[in-house]
Amino acid sequence: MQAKVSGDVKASGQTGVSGNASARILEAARAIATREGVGKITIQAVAREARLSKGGVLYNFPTKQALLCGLMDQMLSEHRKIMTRLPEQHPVRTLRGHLETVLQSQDTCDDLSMAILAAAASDPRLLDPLRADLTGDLERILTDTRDAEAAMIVVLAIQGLRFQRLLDLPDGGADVKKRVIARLRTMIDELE
Amino acid sequence: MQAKVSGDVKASGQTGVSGNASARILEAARAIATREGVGKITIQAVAREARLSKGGVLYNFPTKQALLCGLMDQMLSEHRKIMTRLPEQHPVRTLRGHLETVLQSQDTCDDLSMAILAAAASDPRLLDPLRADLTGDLERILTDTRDAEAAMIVVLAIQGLRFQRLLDLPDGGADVKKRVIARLRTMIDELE
DNA sequence: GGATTTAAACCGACCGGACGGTACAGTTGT
DNA sequence: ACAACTGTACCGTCCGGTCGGTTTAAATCC
Repeated sequence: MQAKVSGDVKASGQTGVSGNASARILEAARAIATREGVGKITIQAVAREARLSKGGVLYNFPTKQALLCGLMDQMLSEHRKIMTRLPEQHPVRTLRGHLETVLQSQDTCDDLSMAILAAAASDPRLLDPLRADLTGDLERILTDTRDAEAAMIVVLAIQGLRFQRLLDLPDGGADVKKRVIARLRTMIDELE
Repeated sequence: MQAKVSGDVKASGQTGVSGNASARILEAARAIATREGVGKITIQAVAREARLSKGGVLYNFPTKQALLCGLMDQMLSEHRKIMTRLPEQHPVRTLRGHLETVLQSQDTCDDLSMAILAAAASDPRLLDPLRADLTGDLERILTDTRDAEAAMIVVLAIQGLRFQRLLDLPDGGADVKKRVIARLRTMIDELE
């Protein structure tokens, strides 16, 4: 009698399988979070935004935690999808993938990073899948290069870029930003 | 009949004036946020944590928004205090100040940055004072140096460091982190 | 091939509880 | 005594979650 999304914290990656309702619900949640703050994500509000009833939302995500978990899943799978789309043999491709992920999310203004805030606000343990992913990526990055400190600084700058965008913090203007991104790219290329 | 903290969004910087109750309340809020997530900051929970009654909390902060605003105020004033404590004539002292602020917050584990998350979760507009401060700092930093891109990357890395610490994301280990911080310091020094 | 069954998808009234906030009666320091 | 402060009972609202019912469409039966 229960539906396609497990709702468990250790759910697997596939969220958009049915293509319609779940995806629309998650999109609605992100829209609300971006517009009014992650604290305003309520089941009723999400239902209204997705043109669904409260029951409809709870059918697809049996609990609110399941919904937030789905949000995190969606973000991580989107992240992985962008990563695998890159040229396979690039030396520090993991690092470049992170940068592209952030840039794409800032181009489309479709802010998946909002999931991080929502998760952190409701239950820090929801960040565990993200931590696991990031640990693996970081390990790969730090062994891919000999200048681990420079690589780490690039990683940190990329994360800073993500949160700066997410919280709408000042970025020094469009031209500076553009040149910073270019510089980050050359820094990545120089890392071997 | 109303008390010492205005609770208005544009409240001034001084939060710890009475030295006891307000500060203890804010500390309690931060403790809860760090332990259970910013979503768990409720007036009752804060009162319990601060060994106070709910009325006592609401006496010091007439609304919850005032409390969150106080949290943000405390963070910003702490930030400014650290900044002014630095050697006045350092060329890029604003940048160095930002780094030291983050490092201090990570040493004392007394995580003022939690205020950012709490504010973003409840009402994005609460971040406005932070945005104002940051805009000024950024302007100063970018005019202090000729290599604006490098300076910006350092700023981003510092912000990344803050959120990495805040969300307990992987940091590559203590030794890497230590070397990264050293490298950031030399990068700042080389900025003129 | 029309009637019946089954199950997925969804609806919306409802419940218990927690939340933010108010009112007011203490209590304490001076 | 008086102001500063604290404790607590309480109110209206909203939230997460349950549950019985409705729709839709495919499967099954005869």
